[in-house]
Amino acid sequence: MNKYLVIILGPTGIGKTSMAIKVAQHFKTEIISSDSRQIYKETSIGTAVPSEDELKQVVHHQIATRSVKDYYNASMFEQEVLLITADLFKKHNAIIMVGGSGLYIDAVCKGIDELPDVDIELRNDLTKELKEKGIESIRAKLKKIDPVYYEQVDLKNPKRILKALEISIMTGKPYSSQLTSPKRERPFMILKIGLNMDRELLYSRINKRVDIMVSEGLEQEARDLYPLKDYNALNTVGYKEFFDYFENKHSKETAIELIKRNTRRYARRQLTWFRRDKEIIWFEPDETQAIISQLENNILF
RNA sequence: GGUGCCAUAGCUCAGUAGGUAGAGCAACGGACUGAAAAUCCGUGUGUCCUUGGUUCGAUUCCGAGUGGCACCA
Repeated sequence: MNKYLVIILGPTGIGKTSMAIKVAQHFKTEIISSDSRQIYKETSIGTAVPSEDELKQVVHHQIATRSVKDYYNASMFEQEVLLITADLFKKHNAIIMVGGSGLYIDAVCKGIDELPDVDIELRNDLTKELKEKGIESIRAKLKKIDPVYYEQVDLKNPKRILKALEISIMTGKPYSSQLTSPKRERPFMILKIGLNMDRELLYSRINKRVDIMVSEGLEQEARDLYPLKDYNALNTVGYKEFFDYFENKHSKETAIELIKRNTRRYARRQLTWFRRDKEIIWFEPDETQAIISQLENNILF
């Protein structure tokens, strides 16, 4: 097998976009984004999608293909990327995938279990129950319908409980019995390149990037999207803080400070996720040549 | 130059009637299979400015030094 998916990953703000472009140009190939928010067409400033200019340099996939109003999830991402790669591998031996959404990356690399897409009405009902009767109520339901999962789930995390309940109710079978931890065979090899740097430097880059987003018009972008604020896709750093400002919950300055803080925390969570993946080969974001050499040594053309 | 006040966590500050210290924010660690930039769990990280003295024992009391602030010259 001589097809390679090269995944460039790392925390937000580290410089993945420009690295991916350099690597893609070197190998004369295309880029797939593995970013759960850049996939939405309305959120370009706040999610730091590549610039017009960058998009011209290399063909990008999975950017601005959906509306924030569309329901989307990691499984759909997996399916779409597999189709895209199948197509691209006809012309290329290596494809670059770049992005920081750990779950999406894992879905492409390892696959996830076949489960039905969520029934929005059911989700709304359960969410309403959670809101009105509290977490105890949905916990009790889960204990009855899937006692196995009840024992292992984080009982303080409503989303986990809701997910298991939704699937169990929809399929009539306990959620836990449908989790088989698949290790899907892929018709290509995977190479993971991680970018990381000194934490303080990363944070100052993040802070600066937020200021740049604001100067590029993030406030207006958020204002335009305010009517859609209840869509999950807008439960996103950079937007929710502005929405609170629009509702006079805090000042604009506070909103900007919170965006910086929440972006920093997001970067930290990304690093926690990636740290346990021992397949990742780590580099500093300025080690372009070392990365290209690493890939040339690994990829058999 | 004189007088007064202050010096404790990364920041703002509390506190210990002498028994090595805590809040908020920030930060750090972790979990995570279809909402994942989401959601959830956990953690004080400290020469209490330095140095003499008193004391069984000083971050705390006293002296000196250093730095900062205010006022007076």
